[in-house]
Parts: sequence; structure tokens; C-alpha cells
Amino acid sequence: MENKRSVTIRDVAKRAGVSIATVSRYINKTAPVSKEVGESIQNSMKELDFIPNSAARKLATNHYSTLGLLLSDIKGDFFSVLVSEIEKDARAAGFDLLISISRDDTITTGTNTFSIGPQNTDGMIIFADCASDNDLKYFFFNRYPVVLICRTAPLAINIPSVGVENLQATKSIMRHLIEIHQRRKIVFLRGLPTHEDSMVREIGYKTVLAENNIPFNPNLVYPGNFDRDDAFRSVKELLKRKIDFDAIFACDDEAAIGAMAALTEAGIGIPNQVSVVGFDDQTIAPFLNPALTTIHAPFAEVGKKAVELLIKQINHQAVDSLTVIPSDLVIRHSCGC
Amino acid sequence: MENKRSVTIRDVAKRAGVSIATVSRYINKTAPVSKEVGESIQNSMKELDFIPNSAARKLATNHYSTLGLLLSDIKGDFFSVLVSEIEKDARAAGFDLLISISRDDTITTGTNTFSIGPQNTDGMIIFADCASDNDLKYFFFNRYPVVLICRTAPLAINIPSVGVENLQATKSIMRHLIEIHQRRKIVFLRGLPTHEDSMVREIGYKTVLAENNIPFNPNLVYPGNFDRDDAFRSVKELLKRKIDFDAIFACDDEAAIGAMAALTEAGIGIPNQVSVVGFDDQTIAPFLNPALTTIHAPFAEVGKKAVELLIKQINHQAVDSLTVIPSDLVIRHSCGC
DNA sequence: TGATATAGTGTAACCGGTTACATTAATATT
DNA sequence: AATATTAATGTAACCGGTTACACTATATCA
Repeated sequence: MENKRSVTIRDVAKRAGVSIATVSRYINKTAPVSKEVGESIQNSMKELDFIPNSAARKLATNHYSTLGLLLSDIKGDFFSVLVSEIEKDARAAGFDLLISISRDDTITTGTNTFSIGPQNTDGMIIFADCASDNDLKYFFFNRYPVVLICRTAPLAINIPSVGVENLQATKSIMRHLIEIHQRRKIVFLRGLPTHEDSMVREIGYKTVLAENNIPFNPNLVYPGNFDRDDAFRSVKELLKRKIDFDAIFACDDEAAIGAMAALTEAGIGIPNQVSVVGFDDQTIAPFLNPALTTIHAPFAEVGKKAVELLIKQINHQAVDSLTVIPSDLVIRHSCGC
Repeated sequence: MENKRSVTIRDVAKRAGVSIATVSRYINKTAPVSKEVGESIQNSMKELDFIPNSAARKLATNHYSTLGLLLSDIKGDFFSVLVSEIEKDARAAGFDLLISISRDDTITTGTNTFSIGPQNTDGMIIFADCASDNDLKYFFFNRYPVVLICRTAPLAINIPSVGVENLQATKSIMRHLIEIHQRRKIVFLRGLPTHEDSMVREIGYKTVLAENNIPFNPNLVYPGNFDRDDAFRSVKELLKRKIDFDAIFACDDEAAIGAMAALTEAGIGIPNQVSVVGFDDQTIAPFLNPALTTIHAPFAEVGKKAVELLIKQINHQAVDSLTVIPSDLVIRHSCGC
């Protein structure tokens, strides 16, 4: 496609015997074009296999028809759902989707180091802590549309945020463990300390403990880090130290999966000896053995809403600054039910 | 970012007291620039927060610095690995990544309907049957760089392909089932009929059956469709019909997961009553209960190789037309070991 | 019937970069 | 010393679209 000069709007215009402006108008329907001319253009385009050059269009219109998505390392099918939905909705609205995955090893130093940003997209969706407060500030003051998912904006920076309801959901699953299954020695496998979701889930955990007059025991809090292997190791450690516990509340399903594997390997019965519950309700949850009791966090809806808000911003429409999608307990068997 | 005219190379040039050509050369290092001028440009860029407009650059250079990735609906963590690796390598080579997910409901009619293609990317990676032979032909004859993963090119169309070794791997896992575990009534949960991988795995299945003088029984072949739910339903059906079997070879791990769930729900012991094995070795495999015996298909390597080949093509270098990444048996517990 | 709106079209400027070509000054070569 | 290179820079054409402005012909209005 490099040597072979591609067919341009001028070729189409020449073939159809009209000016390039008319062709452009016909394509974009920005002005009426007579029926015969329209047909002639249509034919020329088909015959020449004309594809408008997106870079030229972007340059002329100053908009990219492209959305950006910034994620942290994608693991598990949590992200599949999110990406799939976002791609679908973006596409449906006529936008392409550029994705960037920030990894631990690619530390962005300050501003301007993003591979996606104002230079190539009309706006972007940022997951959790993939961007620093400084970056957000930069975007905000340059009026670059952003929507945050699973985190809120820093103070005085009015960037819309969409997330999942964490506190009530956590309380409901904790209460389920305590009230229905009489669990009292509940391990908490926390997520990443930088994730807001993790923090409020931890608050929920402590709140319900207090509600039930169960003293908070810091020895029952271990890292889960939204990661199977880390959770696996934590539970191994718990076992090795012979810490007594009768349930595990994992900050997300990934951690729950790791925890279950560790218990199973140690020959500990789930749920008879230890209940395990998670958070997210990944599509794998019902297929686990035992099927995982968890909180259904509707990330497809989160993605859908995020795209909607982003496009509204791009179109200069006002948007709510905070959207919380309700999530709810889904009871399966790993809790003891 | 729309009203507020962004800062251009002309602004930088003016501030630095040089011509735009010099700035461009400094940025791209396409010609030597004196030290003082270089520093002056550097400062101006920093002070003005200059970000080159990628559309303008694309238009001028006729290359996009963008790779496309065409996937079928992403489910499970099979795709996570692939996407993650491809994004990483593309990024490392200085390319952005545009992704498109073709769903069953978006049927592309003929040519030119792709949301990614010659109009916005320098080349693309196409998974399995996401593109029709006609589309591939179009790309090929227009010299648009493409690399196929998990499928080979149609006849006379020389598009490089990278995939995973299927036949030997399938044979090894089938032999394991038969020779080590004495299974003879092995169900095959086939993948999508349009997937080459599925087809050769089916051949492997039949071959090993024949090798062992086990007559092929079509009643033991059910749809798995690389899908948990479909596999789940198939196994349910098998059970309902009281068909006698002592092992399940699922065309991929997703199907194996569904199969295991169906057996577990029916109270059938894995592996004591029925062995279950899969293909792919998704990251979830060791965490299943029992841990899944499967074929490790190194999709990260597939992704890495694919972007390597794509970039080579973009740079007009010759590439191998077929790359097969070896895959191997990983024995865990679901087979009976 | 003359004035006015509107459908339909063309010309050319513009978007923000890259780069071929031209120019000058300094350095190397013979 | 005359000539050939090379470093360093500027001018302006170009990439392929969009769109403001201008224009004509026809339809509508008072």
C-alpha cells in the first residue's frame, strides 16, 4: 500500500465528472447532492475501491473518530467483558478504539508520555490507577475528554467517573457469611492498595465485623492483589502459620480463585471447612468447583456507560460526574449454600 | 481540545527562531541540527507543551504507526494473553494498536467494510476466521501487510501465518488418555467448524483412535465451540442420553471448563469416573478443581511472532510464510494423574 | 413580476506535519 | 588555491481530505 498510490477523492471526482467538494459532500451528507450525481459518485467509488484516508479526514476536521482505552495489565476475563463492551459501543457510535496497557515495567514519567492522548484520540477511558493525578490534571485543563472507571477524580478536577457499588455489596456478602453461615474468623484478601475499590471493600469488611461485635484482627488481612498467584501464596502462608480461619472474603474473583486452589491443594473442604467468596462475578465464577458465591459487578454496563459519557463530553454535552452501577450478591455454593 | 487551537510545529519554530523544517528534522532526527538550535527547539517544545499531531504526520508520511488487530469475540483469558503480548510488542516497536472485535451479529458484507484496514493502519493481525478469503485476497493484492494467526492463507495467497502445533500435541494428549489411563470411550468436544485448529485436532483425535484400534464413534462427537456454555450443554445432553464415555477431550480449555462443570453438577467424579483434558493451557487451568491436564499452546509467543512478522512486512522484508510454535502436553490431575 | 430562498455545484484555502530542492558556510581533498 | 564535500538551514510543494465562500438555476413569496 506504499508505492502503489492509493485512490483519492480526486480520482473519484474525476471519474464521476464532478468536483472533489461534491464528492466529499456526498460521502458525509453535509449538503444535498442531486440524485444522478450521487449515483455516479457511488459507482465511481465502488469501481475504484475508494477508501477515504482517515488521516486526511482527521487533519481536516480536527477530530479523530477514535477513542482511547487505558488499562492496567489485562488478566482474567474481567477485562474481556469490559473491552468487549467498550469496543462494541465505540464502534457502534462510529469510533475506532485504540488500547494501551500500562504495565508495571513501563513507568510513565510525568506528562506527555502516554501513547494515547490528545494527539491521537478524541477522548479516553482510564481504568483505575492507570493515570496519575498529574496526568488527569493535564487532561482536564486541556479540555481533553476523559472518563474514569473504578476510581474517582482527584479534588477540584471534575472528570466523570463510573464504577460499581462497593460498600453495600461488600456488606451484603459479609453479612451473608456471618449471619447465614455463622462465620466469624474471616480472612480478607485485599486488592491493590492503590485501588479505590479495594479500599472501600476493606472498609465494608471492617464495618460488618464491627456491626457483629467481631474484633478486627489484622492477622487475617493478607494481600490478594487482584491476582490468583498472590492470593494462592497468601493462603498458603496463612495455612503454614496455622492461623485459624473459617472463611475468606477475597477482594475479587481472581483472588478467590487463587485462594480456592490453595485450600483444595491443602485438602481443606470448601465450603464445609472454609467458605470462600469473591467480588466481580467473572464469567468463570459459576464454572468453578464449587461454584463461587460473589458480587455481580456489571462491568459491561460500566463500559457502556463510560463510552456514553465519553461521547457526550466529546459532543460538549454536560455529564454527571459520578455514576455508580448497582451490584448485587449472587449466591452459589462456595459460601456453604 | 477543540476550540483551543493546539500548538503546532509552527509555534515551536517561531519561538525557537528557526524554520518549521528544522524543527521537523530535529524531532525526527532526519538531518543534523546544530547543538544550540536543537536546545532552543527542545526548550520551546517543552515550554509550549508541544505534541505533534499524529494525523498530520500520518498524512505526510503515508504511514500510520498503527497496527490493527482483528479478533472474534473475546472470552476467557485466552485472548488476554494474546492481546497483552501484541499490544506490548507493538508499543515497543513504536506502533499504536487498534483493535476490532468481529461479532456474530456484525456480518461484514464483502470488501471494504472493515473498521480497520489500509485506511487507518500499516498492517493487521487477523485471528482465525475473522476475515473471509475474499477480504484476504483484497488485502494481499493491494499489498496491505497482514499476518494470520491460527489459520493459514487460502491457496495462491501468500500471507504469512503463525499458529500453534496441533497435530502432534493432540496425538500426545490422546495417547496419554488411552495408554496411561486406559480410556477408550473418549468424547470429542469439537470447536467451531470454521476453525482450522479445530479441524486438525479432530483429525488427531481420529488418528489416535485408529492407531489403537478403537472404532470411531460419531455419537461421541459433540459441539464444544470453544465455549463453556455450549460444552456444558453438550455434556448435559450426553448424560441425558445415557451415552457411555470415560473421557472427554475438549477442543479447548473453555470447553473443558464447561464439561467439567456439567460433570461436577451431575455428581460424576473427575478424573476417577471421567477424565477431562483440554487444549490451550489458559492461565486458569492449574487453578481448576481438579487442575486441568491440557496442551500448553504458547499464545504469547504466537502474538510476539505475529507482530514481528507484521513489522517486517511493513518494512518490506521477506518473511516465512508459515510459523508453527511447538506446543506440549502439561499433565495435571483432570486426566487421572 | 421582481425579490428571495434554496438546491446543487465549483474554487481554493486550510488542517499540521514531511521533505525535495536550493542555498550558504565551513571543511576536506587534490 | 581551486574544487568537492558536508553541515546546517530555509522555502515551498505536497499528503488527502473538509468547508467557507461564491455562483447559477430553479422554486417560492409578496
